[in-house]
Amino acid sequence: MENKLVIYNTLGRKKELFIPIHAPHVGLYVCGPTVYGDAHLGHARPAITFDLLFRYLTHLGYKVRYVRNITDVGHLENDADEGEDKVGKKARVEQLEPMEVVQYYTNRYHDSMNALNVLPPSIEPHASGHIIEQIEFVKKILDTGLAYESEGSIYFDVEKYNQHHHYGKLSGRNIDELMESTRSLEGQQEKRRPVDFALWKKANPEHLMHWPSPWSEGFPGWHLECSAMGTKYLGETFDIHGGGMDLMFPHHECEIAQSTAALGHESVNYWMHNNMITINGQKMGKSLGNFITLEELFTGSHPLLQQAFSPMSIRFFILQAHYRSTLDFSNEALQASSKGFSRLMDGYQRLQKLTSSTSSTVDVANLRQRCEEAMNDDLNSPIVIAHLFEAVKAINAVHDGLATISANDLTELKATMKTSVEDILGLQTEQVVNDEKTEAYHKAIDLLLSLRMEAKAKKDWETADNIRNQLTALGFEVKDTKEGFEWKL
RNA sequence: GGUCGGUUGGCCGAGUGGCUAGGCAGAGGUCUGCAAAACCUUCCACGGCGGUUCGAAUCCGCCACUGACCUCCA
Repeated sequence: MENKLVIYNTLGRKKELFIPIHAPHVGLYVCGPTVYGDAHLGHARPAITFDLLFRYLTHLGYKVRYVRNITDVGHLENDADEGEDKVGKKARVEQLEPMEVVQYYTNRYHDSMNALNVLPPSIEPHASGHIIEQIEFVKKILDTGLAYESEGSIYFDVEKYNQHHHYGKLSGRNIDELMESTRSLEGQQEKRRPVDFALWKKANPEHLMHWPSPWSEGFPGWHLECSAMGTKYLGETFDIHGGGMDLMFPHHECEIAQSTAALGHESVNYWMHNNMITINGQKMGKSLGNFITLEELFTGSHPLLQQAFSPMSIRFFILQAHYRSTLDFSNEALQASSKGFSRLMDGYQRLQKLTSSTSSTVDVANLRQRCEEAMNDDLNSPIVIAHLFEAVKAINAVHDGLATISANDLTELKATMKTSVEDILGLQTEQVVNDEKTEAYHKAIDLLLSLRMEAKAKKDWETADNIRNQLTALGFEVKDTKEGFEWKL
């Protein structure tokens, strides 16, 4: 299978032609959420970025196995090796079983992803469900002598590893500098060096989640789950590993070290990292406390928000920026996206009703090609969207009778728009509910507006305006057209 | 302090050594009973200083500002 998809590989820091190991199969692993709190706007970025990749690879004809994990154990609160387990802490504070916390936030994460039209991954493994695999992984590393036991815990020997491999190749870190600058924290006497990281941690008595292992009753280190589960489901070598830029170091660097140590070779060909969403120029994140959850965005219930923003406008907002750029949040920016999204989708819907002529005065021939070229260039969704707006311009011109389109062009345009808008960008018209009640309600509004048309025909402007004004006050948008009227809520 | 990035018009945000990004907002116009929508036209730009070049916002250097990572973070 041939393709012209070029993606930016963090390893090497340049764009590379994407060549899968076993075409038409593609293995894709993305770091998923730690389920101890609601997903915020920042979580939407990798989800949508790699959903875009997943969709596009699928569009190109690849059979993609997309693994996105749920981190429900081993992710510690403060220092990577010393703090409290995030899920465990939440469970203790709320007096719940840890798995209740996990289930609750996993469900809510799924709800949010659903709303954003993020396709579910092929496999969504839980770290807690792969303790055995992780223990086996630790054993392999111990066998190579690149890890050591200390008081029931196992640590990765970074310095020893670095003698034959390059620890820091992904993030551009220099180990000597790391040795100097890594903070020495209390309770780290077990480690030989501060740069060493935990593969297995012996659990304190108050620790809620722990499993038996050859070394101690304990739990796996955070970096381990991705190595173990990636290997299990995608093989010793797979195509793409993705995640947020903030995970590059230490998380992904440690993954490379673990996999290289255990398997004897690197396991990932392409590393992809999405950039951060910022708010007032600063990263939106848990630690800064400046995050807005997706639910708050959907409902508008956050002091910083001037209004609610629909899931699709959030998706559109994210797709309007390239995934490797920072994206700055503001009400103004989101409102602009929201309006732009409406314009795009109005045009898309209008397209379905267009009638063709014998010839075209609009040029839509290259749209498909130009959209693919943009996607092939490291998933340049903003360019795709710019092309789609050009198409909307043409659609509107035809709609207004200022241009014509041939039957062939119309068919092609419809197909291209569907592919780009729905299949690749994953945008959909919102609130498509088709039950009897909705139908009745639509008919009722149509009836009201028909009465208004009659009043207009009699030049009874007072009645006509009255109906329109009252509907507008209720939040409807009423438009008169040549044929009659259009409305939407 | 170290590593890596960014600095584009009122806002968000692409891109390229010479040719319109796009969206939102603003201005004028067409259409309309009035609106709305749509369409047309239009304003506003590439941090500063040097250098390379016939030509640089795009390449190089210096400076300024700013961000991310170096501790959990998508």
